[in-house]
Order: sequence, then structure tokens, then C-alpha cells
Amino acid sequence: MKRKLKLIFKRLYSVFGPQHWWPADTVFEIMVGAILTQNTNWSNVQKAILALKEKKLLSARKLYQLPRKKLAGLIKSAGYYNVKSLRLKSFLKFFFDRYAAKIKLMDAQDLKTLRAQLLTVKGIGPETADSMLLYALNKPVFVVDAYTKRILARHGLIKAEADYSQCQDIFMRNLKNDVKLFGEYHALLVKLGKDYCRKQNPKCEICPLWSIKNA
DNA sequence: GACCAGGCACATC
DNA sequence: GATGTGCATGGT
Repeated sequence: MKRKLKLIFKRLYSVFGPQHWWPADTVFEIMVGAILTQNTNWSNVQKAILALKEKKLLSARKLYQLPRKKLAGLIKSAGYYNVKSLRLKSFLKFFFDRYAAKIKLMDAQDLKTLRAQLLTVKGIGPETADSMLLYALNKPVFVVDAYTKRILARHGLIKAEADYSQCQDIFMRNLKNDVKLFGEYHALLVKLGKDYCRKQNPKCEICPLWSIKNA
């Protein structure tokens, strides 16, 4: 298992190189992006983020004050704009309240507690929480998404019905808990997924991992 | 035109 | 506890 996980990473990294995740200017932008990208193509998310930037609204305070309906209109391109505007609002309340109370933004806390707190926010599930922890707050947690599951399952590393934490454990128990490694690994899996492991028309036989499938 | 995308909450059985 | 459904735009 350990060997195979390392082999996969090595192969992906040598083929695709560093992915430079998460593309954003600020920690806050990463967190907003994590919510906007739920079940959504990143290019659609970028348009929404750009719209917020153009209006100079991409800050906790500005978004906190912005009426939900206006926010919904601005993030339309990211899809699910009604639910996502609600989710952003619930996250902003969490974020802004803490910030306002001068509790040093979720730092210095035990990682498990922090994750549990994020999960109490409506609209933040395991993947969104872990994306925030890893890419915005530099905590060593592995992010699992639909591609990760699909790829692990195809390589026989998990059962098809494995849940989020089972997938996550595979990585966290077998790799060094390193922020840079986890960030790059997840990004590479997404890259591989997009290019070779779509639901329809997967390109297994020309996938960079094809040759190590049974290694 | 169908299918999918860097999920999540909620209803129903 | 498992399984199904709504949410919605834009690219392939």
C-alpha cells in the first residue's frame, strides 16, 4: 500500500509537475473558493471570484454586509447560486464573528477541534472543510473528492463503496503527514481525474498510471 | 441535447 | 443507516 501510494505520486508528479494549488491571492479567497467549487467546474468558480474582486467585495467584512440576494447574483456563474450564497453567509457568520471577537482566526487550536467546528457550519462538509484546512490554513489533512475515490477504487486500493474517512485514512496512515505533499497529491489526482478518469469515456489505457495498475 | 463538474443538506423509507 | 433528490451554470 505504502509503496503503491508513493509510486502513484511519483508518477503523477513526473508526468504533470507541480500543480500550484490553491490558485488564490488570499487565505479568505481560498475559503470562498472552496465553497463555490462544490460539485462545480473550477472555470465557472473563477468567473464568480473575478466578479467579486471587480466589485472589491472579496473580504470577510464586505461579504458579511452584502445582502444575500446580491451575493447570489454575483456568484451566478458558479452555479447553485442560491444555496451557495446561503452557504457563504453561514460560513461568513462563523468566520467574521470569530475575527471580530479577535480570536486569532482558528489558528492555535487543536486540528480535530478546528475541523469539527468547520463541520458545524451549514454548507461545509468534509471535503470543503479539509480543503480549507489544507490549502488555506496549512494543516496536514488529506482532501478526498470524487476523483480520488474513483482512482483509488480502480487501482484496488479501496472498495467502491468506501466512505470519505476511509479514503482519507488510506493516505494519512501511509504517507508522511506533510502539507506540501498532501496539497500536491490531491491536486495531481484531480488533474489525472479531469484528463483521464471522467465518468464517461475514461481513457484508462493511455492513463499515466495504466502501467502501474497491477504493480 | 445529454452529460458532467474540485458537494452538501434534507426527505423518505 | 442507506438511498434518493434538489440545487444551476457553462464546457465538452
